[in-house]
Amino acid sequence: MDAGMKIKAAAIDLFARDGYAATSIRDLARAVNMTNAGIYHHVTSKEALLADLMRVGQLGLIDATDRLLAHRPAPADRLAVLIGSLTAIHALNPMTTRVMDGELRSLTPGSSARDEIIALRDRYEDRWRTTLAEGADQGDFRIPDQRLTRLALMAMCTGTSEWYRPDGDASLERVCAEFVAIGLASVRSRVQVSMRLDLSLLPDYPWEPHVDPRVDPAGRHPIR
Amino acid sequence: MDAGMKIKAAAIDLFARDGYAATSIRDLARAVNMTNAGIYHHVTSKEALLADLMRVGQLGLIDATDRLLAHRPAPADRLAVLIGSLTAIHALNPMTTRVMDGELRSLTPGSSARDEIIALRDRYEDRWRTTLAEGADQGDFRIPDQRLTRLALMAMCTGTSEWYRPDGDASLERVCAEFVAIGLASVRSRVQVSMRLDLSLLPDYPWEPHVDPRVDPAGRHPIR
DNA sequence: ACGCTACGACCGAACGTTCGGTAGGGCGAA
DNA sequence: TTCGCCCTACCGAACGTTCGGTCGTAGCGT
Repeated sequence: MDAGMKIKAAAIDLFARDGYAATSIRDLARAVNMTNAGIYHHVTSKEALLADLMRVGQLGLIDATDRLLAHRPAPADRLAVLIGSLTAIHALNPMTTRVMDGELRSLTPGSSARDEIIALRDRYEDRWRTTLAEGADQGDFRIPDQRLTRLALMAMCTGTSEWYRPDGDASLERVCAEFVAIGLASVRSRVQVSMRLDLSLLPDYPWEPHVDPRVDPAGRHPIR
Repeated sequence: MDAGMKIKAAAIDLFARDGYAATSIRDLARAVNMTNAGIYHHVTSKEALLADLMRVGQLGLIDATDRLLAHRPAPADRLAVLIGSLTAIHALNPMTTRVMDGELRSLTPGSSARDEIIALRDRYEDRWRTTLAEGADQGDFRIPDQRLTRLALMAMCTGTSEWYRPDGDASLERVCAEFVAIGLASVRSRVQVSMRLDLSLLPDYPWEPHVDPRVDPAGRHPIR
């Protein structure tokens, strides 16, 4: 693996566990066997590194979502895809998604990088907004408050990155199916949906550590 | 208000917005019109201040939950109370709950303070564990995976602190009722429940800023 | 009413350490 | 010889924390 990617992999790991502010360039350097100065050959600044990770992360999420939504006109179908894919992405990429979801505040307010990431986040959430609105307009959903429903369902999906374990008692397919059922119930969907999620269409974050998060040789692991 | 409480109020505000690691003692001092040295007359250390806030927060959550659960033997009733109260507490105390939910990693690993907070968190979650288990044992619930269900429902409730606004389009009562319905549906409860939540039994965090979080005179506000 | 003492509250200045970032050089491969 | 890569050495600033000292005020014996 080239050095730039090794740095990104270590950065995602440290940012997700300890937080961006609590991670120093020297911590990052130690994790990839370099000195702090060596890092700056591959990275323009600490904040640019974070912004890069978040930008690629959001773009991957948007692209994958659009691929999965293609040729699915029915709102119930679309909502099922949104719930299932967001859940699966958070389950399979817990480190990347924790940084994406939780470190927006670490980008300096007013900077172009922050504005860009916020715009990407809003672009993604538009898929949810329009899907819920179309489902309500066409009479497929009955939703008292669309904002409430959207944020509650998204919180349920994104929370997955905090507790899902690949060798836990529930398979990813069952988690996604369960969440889709909950989501369709909470919008009082007339239609029922059986979802087949093509995992190969999900984004691939090359820096995401594909190991059991519970087994951490350094003894540093997420709380739960 | 006495100085110690003013410091705690400013600390909750800053920790919730910027994160513990990104908040300096000097930031905190500026917020209460003191010098950094003056803070240490009221506080033994930055980390002890965080631990104090989290301990009182967790104790208040546990006490309020036990008060609300008293004399409610039926699992469906108990689950409704757990969902409604956790949601309401997060909606009404967004700053305190964000710190409680998100800053555990800022307590140094192995310290007695961290172990204490983790024990309190586990004590609270036991109310959920036993409720789901009893509901399943008595045949009131049908739950394929209790851990999954518990963590998903708790994520939905705690997520409320990230988006709820007191003057939004949905009243707190409706949010809670909606979440209770979702929760009962996701455990396939045989019984239906109409919940009346006594808000006066919820914990009172004296440092929680009781202002509209969207209107921030300093221009610094949560992302959403 | 007075002076003396005690104490809580707070400040200015400094401690040692760590922060993000930079300058310049060494070294191996092409 | 050049270039990519990474090093040692270092910078100014900010960090959490401590220390000595200064206020204002409450209590109290006289």
